[in-house]
Amino acid sequence: MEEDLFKALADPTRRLILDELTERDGQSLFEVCARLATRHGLAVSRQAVSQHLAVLEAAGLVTARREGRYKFHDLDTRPLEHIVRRWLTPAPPEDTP
Amino acid sequence: MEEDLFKALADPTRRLILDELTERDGQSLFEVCARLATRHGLAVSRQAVSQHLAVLEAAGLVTARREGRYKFHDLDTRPLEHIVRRWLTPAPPEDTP
DNA sequence: ACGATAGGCAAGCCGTCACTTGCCTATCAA
DNA sequence: TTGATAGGCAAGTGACGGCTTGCCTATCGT
Repeated sequence: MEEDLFKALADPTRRLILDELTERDGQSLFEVCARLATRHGLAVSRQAVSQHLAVLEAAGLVTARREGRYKFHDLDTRPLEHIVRRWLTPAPPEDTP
Repeated sequence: MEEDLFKALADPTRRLILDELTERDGQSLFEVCARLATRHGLAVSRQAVSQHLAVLEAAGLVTARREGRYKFHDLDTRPLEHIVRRWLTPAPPEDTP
């Protein structure tokens, strides 16, 4: 699980998606696509973004809720706090698989 | 540069190295190897650890100083604070002062 | 019912990454 | 000086990750 977190953060496009969700929660897949294109000049396909969102979801950084034919994505920054506790505070290290 | 930071954190062995340096700063390459083996049961070759340390150094997470034939590695967690400020600081409304 | 919209699934391609292998330099101890 | 120690460099390999391609299901508007 913690492994998924760092893998998720390793891709620059995924980090931009986190930025977009930080600014506006509850975006759909196409909204994320559009904002990546217009605000960052990224030509990312729908499938690519879909897979990125799946990775972010597996990492616990994004929660998704279905409403009709739409799927809205919300940001959850709580997993990031694990990073802080691991190295930024005088705390015992955690284990990674 | 920020790209290097996330790449460096993406590998579990490198995160363990950070853990070891958190516990004891100024370790040499062979010391890191030994501690990874004895404390985490990892059979990592010297060259592998050497490359990991180079990646951590490129990310700014580790600074190295040469003394004779030894090279000691020190941890620098400051780049990590940069990560946290990106998504964690515009935090959800919390009443705790 | 029909077409359009929103999204999912799976195979394949290609680049990157972690690791090995082999050989090299530099420092210290005898 | 010789041998042992500490580390570096570079090419090659295997696996994984990001992206595409093609086709699929589900929901909504008309």
